[in-house]
Amino acid sequence: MSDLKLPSFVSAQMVADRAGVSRSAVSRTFTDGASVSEATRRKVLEAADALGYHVNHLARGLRERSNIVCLVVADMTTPIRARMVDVLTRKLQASGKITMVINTETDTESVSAALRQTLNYRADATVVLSGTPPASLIETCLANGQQVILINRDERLQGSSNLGVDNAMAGREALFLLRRAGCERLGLITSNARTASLVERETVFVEAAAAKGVQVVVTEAGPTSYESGQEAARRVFGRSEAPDGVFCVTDLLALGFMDVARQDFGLTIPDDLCVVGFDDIEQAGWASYQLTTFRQPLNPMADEVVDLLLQPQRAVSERRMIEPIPVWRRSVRPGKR
Amino acid sequence: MSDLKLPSFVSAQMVADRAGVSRSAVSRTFTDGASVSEATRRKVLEAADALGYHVNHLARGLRERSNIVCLVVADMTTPIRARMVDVLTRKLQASGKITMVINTETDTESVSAALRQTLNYRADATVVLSGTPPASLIETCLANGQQVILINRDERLQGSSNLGVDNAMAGREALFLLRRAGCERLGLITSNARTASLVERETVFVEAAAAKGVQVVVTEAGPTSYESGQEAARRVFGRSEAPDGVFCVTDLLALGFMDVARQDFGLTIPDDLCVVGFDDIEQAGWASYQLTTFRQPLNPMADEVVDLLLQPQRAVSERRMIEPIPVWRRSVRPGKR
DNA sequence: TTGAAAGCGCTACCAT
DNA sequence: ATGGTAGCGCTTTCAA
Repeated sequence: MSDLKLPSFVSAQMVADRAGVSRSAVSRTFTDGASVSEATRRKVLEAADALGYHVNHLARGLRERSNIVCLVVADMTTPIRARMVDVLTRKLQASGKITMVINTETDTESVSAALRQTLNYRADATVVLSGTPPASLIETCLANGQQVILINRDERLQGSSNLGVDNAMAGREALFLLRRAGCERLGLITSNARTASLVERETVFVEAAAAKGVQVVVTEAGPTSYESGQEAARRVFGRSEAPDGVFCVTDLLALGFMDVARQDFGLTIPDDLCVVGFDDIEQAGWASYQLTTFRQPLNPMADEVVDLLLQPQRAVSERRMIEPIPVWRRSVRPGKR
Repeated sequence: MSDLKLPSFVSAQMVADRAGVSRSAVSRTFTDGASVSEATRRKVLEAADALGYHVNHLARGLRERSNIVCLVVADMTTPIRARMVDVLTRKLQASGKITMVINTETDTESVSAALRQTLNYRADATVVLSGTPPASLIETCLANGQQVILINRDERLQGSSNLGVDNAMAGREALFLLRRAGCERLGLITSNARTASLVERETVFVEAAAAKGVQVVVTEAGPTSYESGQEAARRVFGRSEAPDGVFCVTDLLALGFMDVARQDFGLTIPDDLCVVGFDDIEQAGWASYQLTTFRQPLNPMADEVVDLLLQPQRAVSERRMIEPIPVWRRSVRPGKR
């Protein structure tokens, strides 16, 4: 179909012609620290401006690094993911990179396809926020001189940099909070995503509780979403021996859980029920929720990513752990009832 | 600093060498509908696999279209924006494009910088979700053969494609809903962003009300956010003659407004106060809010974008308007009190 | 300071 | 079906 690429992009050659200089001069004008006389420089800039010329970074990327960073992510609409993408794109841009977003599913095949795209576009680095890429493919990325940074993924593959929050700390701390509030029947709400992060929050919480001699009822009600939180609450409070303190491995789950607990079962928070979440999404701070939770320190995490990018030698097989920050609000009693 | 680009990307030449064929053969193996014998094809694929070769799309983009689409967006963490980015990246990918996200501020200078980036990377098209680019720059993009698609921007620049929801309809309909519910003192809550969309929702609502002989109190309390909605409620209910029906030009504003109205002023919704929003973000459907609102039909919008991309000739100066979909929930009484 | 020329990795064209 | 070659737009090296 009409392949008449009518007005094509303007090239350095066109600028050179119009300015009456060599195309080298044009190139030099646009590369920092090259030697051009003020006169030619002005002529070039003028011509470039008139023509609407912009340096072709694709062609530039043929010789050196492309300055492209790929973000592999799923569930972008989730508040925590949206935030991650936001801070990452922002900080990457600030350090002179441009971000390609690959919106993927979490299954291995989709993630693999995403990684291959990453290679196709000669990205300097790939940042994986979702799913777990097969080791062999990571190998390939590395062999191609690409950096691979895994966030909250836990698979500590050889050569890839791993970065994540301390889930164990959150699990332990959540237990402490609930017990101090005098909760006696503990529950844990999780999703069927079963990512390393979620599983770790769960197991640490459950084991820490077991160490204190208290048992935890674990409920898993679907994907990581508000609706699953609702569903979990319906199940949990539909039975006898309902919990009076729960740790939801995600804020979104916690919010749905709270809504059903209050509206369908008439519970008052934190009097009848204490809830702890994880992530500190914006909604957790809304007046209707005031959820006590753990904040993922996204800015420090993004800084770390940029840092890794700027110092590739540091990147090799490094694992950085960042402490989540407890955020006290009103869904947990400060002391015993 | 160590510029030792150790293991560089593997090129077609390397594959050719290993497979014992010409580099043309390699190229052909990876282009659809080229003629290669099954034997060479196998040899090439084997070598490519062993080496971890991936076609360089950057180099490919030197001759033909790059298949890159740039998304210029601000406020990415806002639920509605996050959704937009999500559906757009998803649909663009499905049609063989790759998305570059440029996270920008809404001021003209930032948006201009974003558009220039777009040009630098030879994007086939630029989709602007936030801010209003200067006409001259759009001109430049078009002159370079790039498509420019403006979403909910209203500036109908020559040659750019415009796409947006029918804000006027929402303004009119919101008024109808509130009056039918028997609301007598109407309010409109907006932000200081003053984008074309927001302004249109406001003016249509206010003028339609005036036509019915009722006056509207307009409150503008800051940026488009939950907090501004809260602030607006504090102002509005702090005065005598508080409204009993409000149209918030954005769901986020509506949610903050509702929380303060209920918790700080003891109002019951929809008995004492009816609220209408716009966007239909996920949170609007949460049990705590059940907000009656207008849905932005994001999927159809994204489809339209893709369609425009695939048929560039259609794109010229076209304006497509999409109807928002009223979503009935419980923040407005179905009839008079 | 400047221009010519090589080469980055690729695809398309042209012979074979 | 295959290999050689030109050329996409750029930066860099080399002479002048």
